[in-house]
Amino acid sequence: MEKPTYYITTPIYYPSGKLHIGNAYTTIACDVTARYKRMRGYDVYYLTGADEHGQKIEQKADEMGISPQKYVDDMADSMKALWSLLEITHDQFIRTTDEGHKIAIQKIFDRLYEQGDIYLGEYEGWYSVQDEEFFTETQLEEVYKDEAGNMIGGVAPSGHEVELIKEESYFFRMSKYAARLEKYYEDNPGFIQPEARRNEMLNNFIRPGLEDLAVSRTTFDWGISVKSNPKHVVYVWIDALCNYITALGYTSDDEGMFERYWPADVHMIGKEIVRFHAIYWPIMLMALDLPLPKKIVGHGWLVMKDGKMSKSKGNVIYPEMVVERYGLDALRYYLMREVPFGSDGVFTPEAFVNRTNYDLANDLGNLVNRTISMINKYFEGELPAYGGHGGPLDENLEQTVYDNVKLYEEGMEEMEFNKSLRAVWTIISRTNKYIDETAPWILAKDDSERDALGNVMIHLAENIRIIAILLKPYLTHGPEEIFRQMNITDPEQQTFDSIMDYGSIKTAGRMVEKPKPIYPRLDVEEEVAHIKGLMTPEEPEEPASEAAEITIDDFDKVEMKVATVINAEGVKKADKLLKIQVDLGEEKRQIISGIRESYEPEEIIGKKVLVVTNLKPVKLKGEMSEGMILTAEKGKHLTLISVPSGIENGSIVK
RNA sequence: CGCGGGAUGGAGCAGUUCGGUAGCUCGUCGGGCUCAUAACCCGGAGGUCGGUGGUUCAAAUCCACCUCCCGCAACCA
Repeated sequence: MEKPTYYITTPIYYPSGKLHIGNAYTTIACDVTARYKRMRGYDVYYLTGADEHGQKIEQKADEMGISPQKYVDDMADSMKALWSLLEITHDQFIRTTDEGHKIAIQKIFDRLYEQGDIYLGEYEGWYSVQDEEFFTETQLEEVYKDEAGNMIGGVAPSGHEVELIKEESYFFRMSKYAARLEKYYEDNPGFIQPEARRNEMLNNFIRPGLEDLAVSRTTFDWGISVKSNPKHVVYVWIDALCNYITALGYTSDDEGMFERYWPADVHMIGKEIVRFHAIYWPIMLMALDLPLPKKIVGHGWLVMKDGKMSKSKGNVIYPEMVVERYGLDALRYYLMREVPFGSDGVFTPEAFVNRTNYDLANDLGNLVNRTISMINKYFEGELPAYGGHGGPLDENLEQTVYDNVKLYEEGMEEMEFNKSLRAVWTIISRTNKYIDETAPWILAKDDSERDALGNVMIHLAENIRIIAILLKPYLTHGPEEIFRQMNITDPEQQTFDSIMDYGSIKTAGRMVEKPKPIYPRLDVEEEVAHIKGLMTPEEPEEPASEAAEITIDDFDKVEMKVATVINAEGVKKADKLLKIQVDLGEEKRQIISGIRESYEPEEIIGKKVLVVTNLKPVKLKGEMSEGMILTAEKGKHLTLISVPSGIENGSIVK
């Protein structure tokens, strides 16, 4: 009988910077699944790779004074190095700069154009050059309007100005397939995991109506050119998403792999790109008349205590640092254990060190250690034969194993890794408890209890063997070390199927004489301090200290005065803005200020503040703003610069 | 009324589909054991399950309204 196939993918990562622990999370999650499925007899194909085109790459390479190709080559090497450090067992690493991929993309693009799913049109929108991104009016932080209310400019959330750009572009007719997609969702309830995301897609994007998607660009060159119109470059949508099929040789001379593995069993992705995978990708496949992937899993993030990881917050943790000091098992275990399915997990140094200690060192490592020690002490390292269960205790122990193996399998199927791991640890705890219940050190004192003692040892050893097998997909070192120390060399003894035959454990001879702890215990204080040290903030990209030098003349151009806030209210449809009236002594003015996240309107009325009075007036969300109120900024929190109440309004500040 | 998620002992979470003794990990207090990596095992204390109202013999769980937090809204897993 032919093995069933299993095709699993990670997203292809964009190499505009170093990969962080989140990318590692996705990739490890897939690796765990891939290893598990292989263990269960599947013909697994595991794909990961790099998305190497786009303007940002072009810019990065330019900054470094190297060609884009050289830049992505280097980045691809470093990605591969990371995956090899994490012992990822992918079958292919696809790069969008691979020759085969490029040719396939051109064929796909042409075909979609020829059959009318793609047409040539004009894209007009507000574009920020620095962000390399188009924005809709509602996305902008600030919108400038002329007297007639027409938009004349704005500021992107990044703070960069946007300009109106018209660009010839190819468009994909998304709306044509919307109804079919909605039907597909209905017919395939498990398609998007977790399910809540499906509703998000339907309510937010599909039902309001899908806009045609711009699928080409003329503003940069680093990409795959459109064959029939080379001034266009295929934009990320088609280029990147199609990697899942081009990697298998779709449209090439040999589609054997494609026929074997497509459709994918799982696209594992982060929750932020669910949309592209749940909407655009299925629609493209429909247009190509191909079957859709069976499942799209949008996992949660590993976040820090103070929110999302970011370099400027200085809470980024890199996988290399963790592996170097704590080993790969600790990293893989922590990630799979701490991030629950569908929602976010929190990384704290304390939690990391504690988990490693409690679970790996104390519960698992110590169990292995004490068991081998006893078998050495009482039986010279020779494992006695299994003679069935010797009573209700044994029966209960074996039942716990079976029950939890079941839970483990469920967790694996549903990609609820922490559920699977919890099940394994239930077995571990139960086994530790079994030692207390049977008290082998007492049995050892009585020669007539020799068989009973042997029975206890065989149960311990068998449980540990099973635990090691179950952990193989997760931990790449511990289980092997367990087999080595227990001298279990027969590969048959390390298969998942052998679990079902409880008591079948065989060793190749004596166990190691002096067991070596497989996971050393960490010093909590020391290691927490160490990790925190690794997380110290990097220099922010545009630190205040690096502001360009100005002369006193420049400074003199700024006019600042003392004023009292006489009224304040929120600006409608703006979360961050307050409309503030100030008294500047001889005049009153209205100022729009972005401090709403830090201040309620009522609490600032009556305060003395500093105002820049000769700033060019602007309209923000339709309201005139004639000046700026000075604030001190720390992270997200803003504090008004307060002025002693005795100072008169209108006083000039120098 | 943009959409979605959440609120459960000190911390982090499960339980809510199909109402019926509130569970787990960590912390804390006490006990046990000595095979083991100062580890392992047992027990106690600690919760009016965000609020209000409703349905019911019975609500963390169903219904209505409200409060507060957090994500997302064209490319950071």
